[in-house]
Amino acid sequence: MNVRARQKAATQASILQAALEIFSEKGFDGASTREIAAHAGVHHALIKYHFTSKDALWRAAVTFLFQRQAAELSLPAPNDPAHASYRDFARAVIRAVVLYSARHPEHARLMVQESVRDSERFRWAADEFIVQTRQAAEAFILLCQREGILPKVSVPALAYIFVGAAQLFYTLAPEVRRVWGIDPSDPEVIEAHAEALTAVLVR
Amino acid sequence: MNVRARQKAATQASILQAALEIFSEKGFDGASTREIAAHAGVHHALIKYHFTSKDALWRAAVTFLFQRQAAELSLPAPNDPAHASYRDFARAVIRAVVLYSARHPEHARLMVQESVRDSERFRWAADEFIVQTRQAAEAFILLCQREGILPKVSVPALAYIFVGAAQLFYTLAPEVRRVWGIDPSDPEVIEAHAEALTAVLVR
DNA sequence: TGTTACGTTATGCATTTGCATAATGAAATG
DNA sequence: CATTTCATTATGCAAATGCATAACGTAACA
Repeated sequence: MNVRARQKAATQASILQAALEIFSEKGFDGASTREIAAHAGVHHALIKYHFTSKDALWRAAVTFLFQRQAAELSLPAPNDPAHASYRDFARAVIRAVVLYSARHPEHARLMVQESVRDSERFRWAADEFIVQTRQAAEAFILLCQREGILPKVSVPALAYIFVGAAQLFYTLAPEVRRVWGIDPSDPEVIEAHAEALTAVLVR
Repeated sequence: MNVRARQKAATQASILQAALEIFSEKGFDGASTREIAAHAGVHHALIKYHFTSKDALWRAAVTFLFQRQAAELSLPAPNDPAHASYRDFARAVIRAVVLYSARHPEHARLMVQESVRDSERFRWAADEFIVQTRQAAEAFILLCQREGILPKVSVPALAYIFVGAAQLFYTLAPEVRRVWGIDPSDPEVIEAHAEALTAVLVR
């Protein structure tokens, strides 16, 4: 790779990284491209050059989030010999989701900022990515219900119960720190949360 | 109350109502006072006149939310004769929290927008209001643990599991509608969610 | 080594923003 | 009925915003 190509990739990466941070903390309207550029340490005109527009940058950030999620959150198959039982499999899935939420809290933050209202941007993300997440969540819940691990109640409700219970602790990390005096980025705290969620969900 | 006082109260109420909606959907930075004024159907200069500044308007909105919550979410006492058992009491609390989250989704939306980062505004809200919520949540969880209703795991984790599981379904109502094809404002759907959460939490 | 390609920077512009100040007009008051 | 009070409106302003355009400088290449 060239010097120029390397530099170009580095610039794009730093812009994307800054975009994730600012968008996730302030939402699309609250974030300014100049603030993102300053945070990335580049000239603001480079955002237009590399990402065309603020809207396109936001979509690039969302695409990055879901691609990384797909890569990192490769859930093990239910019949994987690594699991002694479906119950163990369910525990592994819950733990994996909690660890992902803890590792990348900006994912849930950025999405929740946009999913509280029905914008064009939100609809694009929903159709492009969230629909797939629904499939996985639904399949997992149905399996757990069949095996008697989860109660046989509303599947959509269970889906948001699961996800909400897994991510709010990290989405609201500043609140957890200030009001409860504990740090949701501490590995031990994360383990305790995963254990708690497993105890609540797996019967 | 004379004509002027009545009109003044009506103006303030409509501004506050609009502020709740715009702040909860766009966050503090993303919301503009002119948009709030337009949404309330009043001249934008009235916001400064009645609420001094954008920041003060935000704090008035948050104050309103928590005061209304305190009024509407008056949790029944554990030893109230209306409850046959602590288990029934726990079910009543869970149902009440779910119904409140469904009735006023803007509360969680507005707070989550500000609680994802450690701003001065957030710290004020945390110290002024959220600390009290913590007390109630902690007491409720400890009671449930003593009675064998909830597993004896991390209390802060359980608190965010409970709240996250109760409110995400309504915070992300547009997502639920688009991706799952159901309406989180439908009373039957709300009942199903309350039932699901109760089934998951109460053992 | 001279030229080109292209990542980067400088600058401009119309619009939006929060806030300030002065003007207005009708209800309240005596 | 004259006057005052005060909720409301009109207008201004500096700063910030997204985006456009042109200049710049150096790595890449023939």
